[in-house]
Amino acid sequence: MKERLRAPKGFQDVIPPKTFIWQHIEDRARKIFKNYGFHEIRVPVVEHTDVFVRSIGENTDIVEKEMYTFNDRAGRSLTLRPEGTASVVRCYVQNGLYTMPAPQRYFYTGPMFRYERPQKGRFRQFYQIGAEAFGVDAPYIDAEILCMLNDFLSDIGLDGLNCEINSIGCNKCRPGYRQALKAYLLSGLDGYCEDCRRRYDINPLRVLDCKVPSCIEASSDAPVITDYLCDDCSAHFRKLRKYLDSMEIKYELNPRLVRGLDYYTGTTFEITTVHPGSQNAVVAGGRYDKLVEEFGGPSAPAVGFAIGMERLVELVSDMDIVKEPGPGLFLICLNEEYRLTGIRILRKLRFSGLWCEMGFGASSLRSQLKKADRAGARYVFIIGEDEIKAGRIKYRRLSNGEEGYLPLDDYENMARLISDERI
RNA sequence: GUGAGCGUAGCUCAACUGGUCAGAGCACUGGACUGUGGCUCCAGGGGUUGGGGGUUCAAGUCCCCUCGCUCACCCCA
Repeated sequence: MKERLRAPKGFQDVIPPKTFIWQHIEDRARKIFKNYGFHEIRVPVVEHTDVFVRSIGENTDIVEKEMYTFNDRAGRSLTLRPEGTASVVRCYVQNGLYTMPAPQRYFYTGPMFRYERPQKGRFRQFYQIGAEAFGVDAPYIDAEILCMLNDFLSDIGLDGLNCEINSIGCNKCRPGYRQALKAYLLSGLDGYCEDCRRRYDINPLRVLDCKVPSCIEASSDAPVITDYLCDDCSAHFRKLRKYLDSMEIKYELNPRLVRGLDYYTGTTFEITTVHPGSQNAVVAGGRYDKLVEEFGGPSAPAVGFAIGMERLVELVSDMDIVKEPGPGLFLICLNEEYRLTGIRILRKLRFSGLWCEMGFGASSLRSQLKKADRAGARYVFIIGEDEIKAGRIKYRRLSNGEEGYLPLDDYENMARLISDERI
């Protein structure tokens, strides 16, 4: 046998019935996000490499070793997007969307690419549903976004989720905290793991969410960011919590919640699942009040999030709450000649919006009924010698065996019947 | 990049310490039932046991290499 071709490592097919779950989740997100005034935008999958380097940060793992970067034929450095926010901000600035009344709210969905070692809940091509709100710094919009996420996740029936929030401060207050933290860590640096000693130089805040028990122990009374917030950040965070309380949205404060991307400021949040698997973050997001300026736009605060589709799909699949439907009709023609009548009926019914299938072979009624049953059809129509002679079609409802007849050209009532309406 | 585990039919998996072990279930196709499905029974197709090399009288089983998959670390959705 020839060697079979397979998708590249970390790239996967989504095939039925799984596709049905994807569609369900996307449909619900579209519906609910719309209720909150978010409009869909579609941005390219490829950007100039600089878009990501300047937003995500030069010294992050994503930029340093995870990007699919290549030169096009004219020698430009392009990159398959590793995340969505940078592209959306670029789009916002390029199209002058800041001239529209604030807030401007957008959502997007599509594949992201990172060259990582695949594992459970992590792929090289993975899908995100993301949303971004521009032009408003009021904490109300942070709360609104968390509320929207809450609606969405409970709408698709998920439980076992925790929402954690934090504020990582702004340009004014974070440096002070960073310094205090480094001073604290330095005093006992030998007690930390190798990774943490490395983190100390690169991103000391990361030490706080190390999983090694001894590190957790050693950093247990480290200074917390929330004690170092400036008045503005502190007030913003306090107000956000008030809004969440008022909307009865559950959350936990996690002063150790750090985001990996450089552009975050102020509010950050993460929604994690309690289900097994080490990739437990299903949603993550926060504020990025300076990024629009960095991209050459005006001063425009913003806040957004990204949902990991594969992780969500896995949780929804585990719950077995989405059922795959079957066709409304399975048409059986008992010989090739009757098929000429059959396909005419099929065309009409499909055009009227119904999912209809037909048996292709000239096999026995028995075997075709078996096919109809396995396809999960609601009704079977039979065209055979008796029916053609009498100018009518025989229908059978598979769930209860109820049978009857309709004129061969009475498409309207056929459609009603299949739709389970009264005829 | 680091570490561990695993590759047998389309899918899920059997085959005692190397000795008819190349099998079962599901799925698919057909039949029993010639115009009535779901249940049951029967039959059929489909695998050079991921690939290569080695040890042995004998390898799916042991050793080496390679490719692939999975999980974890790093990091992240």
